Amino acid sequence: MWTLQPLNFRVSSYSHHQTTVAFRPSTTTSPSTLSTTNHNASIQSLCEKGQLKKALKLLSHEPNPTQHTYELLILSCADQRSLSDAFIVHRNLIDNGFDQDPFLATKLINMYYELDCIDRVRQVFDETLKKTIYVWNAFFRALSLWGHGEEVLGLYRRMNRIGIPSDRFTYTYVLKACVAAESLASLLQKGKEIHAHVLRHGYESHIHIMTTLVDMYARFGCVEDASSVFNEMPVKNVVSWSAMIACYAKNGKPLEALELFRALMLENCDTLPNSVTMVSVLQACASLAALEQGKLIHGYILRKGLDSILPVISALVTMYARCGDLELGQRVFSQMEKRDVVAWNSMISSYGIHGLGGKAIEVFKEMVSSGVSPSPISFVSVLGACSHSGLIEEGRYLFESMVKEHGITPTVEHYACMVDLLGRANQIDEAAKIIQDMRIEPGPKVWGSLLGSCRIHGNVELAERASKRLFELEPRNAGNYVLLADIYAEAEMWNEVKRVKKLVEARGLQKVSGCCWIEVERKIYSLTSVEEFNPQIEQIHALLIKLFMEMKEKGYVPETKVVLYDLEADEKERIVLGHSEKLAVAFGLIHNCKGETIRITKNLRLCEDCHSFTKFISKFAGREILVRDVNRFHHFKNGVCSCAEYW
DNA sequence: ACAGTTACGA
Repeated sequence: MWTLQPLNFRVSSYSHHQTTVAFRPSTTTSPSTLSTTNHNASIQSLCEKGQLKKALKLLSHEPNPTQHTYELLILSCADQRSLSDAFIVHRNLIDNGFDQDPFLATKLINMYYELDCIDRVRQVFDETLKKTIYVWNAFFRALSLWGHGEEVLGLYRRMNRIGIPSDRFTYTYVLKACVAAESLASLLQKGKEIHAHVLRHGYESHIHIMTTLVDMYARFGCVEDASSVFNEMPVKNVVSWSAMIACYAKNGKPLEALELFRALMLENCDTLPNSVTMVSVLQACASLAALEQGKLIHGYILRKGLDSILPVISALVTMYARCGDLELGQRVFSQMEKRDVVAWNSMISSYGIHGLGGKAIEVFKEMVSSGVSPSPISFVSVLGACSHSGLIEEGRYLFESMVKEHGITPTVEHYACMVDLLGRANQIDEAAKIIQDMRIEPGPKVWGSLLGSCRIHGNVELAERASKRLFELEPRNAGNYVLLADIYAEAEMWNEVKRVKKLVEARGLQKVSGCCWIEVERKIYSLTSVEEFNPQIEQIHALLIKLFMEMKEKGYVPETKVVLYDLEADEKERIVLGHSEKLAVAFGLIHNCKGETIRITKNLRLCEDCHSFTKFISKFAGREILVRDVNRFHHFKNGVCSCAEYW
């Protein structure tokens, strides 16, 4: 293994000289004394052909390598991803007196960034005395992309203090740094400040900087700010459009994303969507479960020849699966010639959300045997699949192999999967033990998983412990309070229910109300329990009441424990009958009379009563019903659900 | 010479 050696022993300082005098190494030989062997041209052409090893061999025989030779060698090392060769080139460059060349320092920083060698990036930056703006920018780029945003902002302040002017590149990296901060503290304010600097320096129509701003606001979830920057851009290109579409798609505004995509198509100018654009558009279709819309987009992708681009294919697989058509996703996946880890992961998680844990594990194994190494996300996907299918032993085994065979250190996400897996299977004590033994701080996801399990198994005592931590970690997440209130209600602890409700009120939180979507003839309809706008609401209610009566006679028992009020039984029945998924089922029955599968999407987890109601109806009405809740799919057929009660 | 947008999970 290579160890980090000190390169030289000069004290580092931040130079503010902005001179552009070309650098000359101290030991240059004049042209007349050049040795007879000059390999520079050969080394350069070997680098360009990717024959790095041969180039290095020649380098050892070349007494006077030039700056350009080193430049190409450095690029080649990054290209070949060879850290050991990088060290050889770097050493050689120092020995030949180029260690203070700011041009090569810039190249070295970029190379070491590519090679993931953070110590060397710092070392080169620190030891280069004449820090040109290029050197600063390269360092900022590496740190920002590595997520050390705060350090960049600190250095930026220092730069301003010693009077080094920023250029357009500096601004893009510093803006990126605002969202790349390691601490949880939001640097939105800082970002807005820099936004002001940018405007003050007359960059308001600079397409790169403005696009970076759109992206920055998008990542902070400030959709309004992003769109106002976008709208004020005098010139836009595909990248700016893509950034804005991605902003909508990622911030729970899929309809707006599709709308903007339509606007882009209608612009009819020379800006055409590219593969990056299409990925975000597919994401929007996936979150809406807009299958028909997604198929149209797929057609467009085929026509534009974007169907061989890996990210696009992965997004297609996910889109089909999340729209409920697993078979189409499978077909797209099976036709892939080359698969990267992301493509495999999308297929694994597709099986997972459809409750086919066995298939997910199979595909996972196929991936490994085809020579693709699993990523941390592969394990999140496959462990999630195990959890959805109740494959406890398999999940345990995979978790262990992740650490021992694949050398992946578990993250909070992995622990959350394990807690979920064990918790659902009513091995709550073991789940709690996992949390106890964690070597990292269990985040909200982990406590959330535990609380969810307590909900399923009615464990009040542990729920109180989990929620106590959860309320500290994310005091403004209303969902957690609702979960705890659910658990109290189920245990008929009405005073505690009231206490939690008061807490929610006191903190001014709004609980997310249930909402369902259903696509009828390529249009998407939304239904909520406080439905007032649907003109057919009376017809829906009438149908529900009719079904309710008939099903009760056949043995359906309403599950009213989910109601958070201490009311009479019939009153509770009335409330659960109004749940949005039941309205959506009835809406589907009314509109989709050809006997096709009814597809519904829900924004929250399915409640117990709706689950058993839909099971009943699938048999009673002889219809297949597919419901996607926040976590997974439920495929109701002939009185049975594909989730086998794991959800 | 250094730049902006994208996929897989919760």
